[in-house]
Amino acid sequence: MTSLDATDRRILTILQVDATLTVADLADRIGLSQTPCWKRVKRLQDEGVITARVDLLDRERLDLALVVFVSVKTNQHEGQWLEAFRKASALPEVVEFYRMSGEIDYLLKVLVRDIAAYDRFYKRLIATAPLCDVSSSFAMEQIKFMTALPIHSI
Amino acid sequence: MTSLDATDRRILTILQVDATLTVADLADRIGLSQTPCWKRVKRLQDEGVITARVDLLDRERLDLALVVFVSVKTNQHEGQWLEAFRKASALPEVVEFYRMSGEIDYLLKVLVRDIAAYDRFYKRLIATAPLCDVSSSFAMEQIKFMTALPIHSI
DNA sequence: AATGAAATAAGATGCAC
DNA sequence: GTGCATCTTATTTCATT
Repeated sequence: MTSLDATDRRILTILQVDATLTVADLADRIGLSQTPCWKRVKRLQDEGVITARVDLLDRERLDLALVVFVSVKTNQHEGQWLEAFRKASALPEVVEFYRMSGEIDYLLKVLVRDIAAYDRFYKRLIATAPLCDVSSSFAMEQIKFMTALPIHSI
Repeated sequence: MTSLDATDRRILTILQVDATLTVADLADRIGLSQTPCWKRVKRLQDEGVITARVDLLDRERLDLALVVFVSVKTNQHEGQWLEAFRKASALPEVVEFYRMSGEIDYLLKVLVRDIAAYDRFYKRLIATAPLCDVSSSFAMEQIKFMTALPIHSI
């Protein structure tokens, strides 16, 4: 668990946007030669700073035009209810799932093809556990979306 | 713009979780030989179904423990206001930004180190344009997070 | 469209310094 | 950290089904 220096951060900043770069190109960009650059990447992977290398897909091309944020309130905070509701995270349409502070108890980000698909999802969702209040907000337009984390350069 | 067959979907399902697989391994998994498998991956990249290959990083290790969802309401729907507010998407802490239907006009997902960092962000946010109502919801626990899209197997 | 083999180019990985 | 050797994989080609 070494701490990350400025060079590590520069490597990460690049790789979280484009992981197709060769080690040689990456090394060039950060002003290192191949070997130390490669060793750093390897270390960042081994230490779990880099958790995965994945392909990102075009949502529209995969027939998932609709992004829905589902706010859930409950009045049942017993362990058993929670255990049941957590199973909602297994629903494939749920891509993000948070327990929240404040008014809303849980927030889900859901990807579906269209309203009809959302309705089918909704029925499965409310079947997982008794929910007090469920509110669905539909995205009309995605203005920004990035998987890259905002790395501060210290 | 060919449509995606079942094999394409199987390839995508795998690659959006692990893009480190060699073509040979990928081909094995889907029961193809290297050449046609490689050609499919290439086509999916060229056609823009695969939009990028990126590294995913550990949020905690990068000192971004706090996930905040910011709901924004406005009473100003003129083009000029909108243009100004859209500039908020340039703030690095904003990783997702949606125009919504219903009660909330805009929803932002924001990643910051802690409450103090969020407060600094918040001041910059409200400086971009006159906002009618801004409500911040903090995530206490991330129960699920995946960049992989829920691909339906038809 | 896919297969198998095979050749070449490119890149990753490891070693000597 | 650098430079180089080696090994692995990607990429292309081709004959075949």
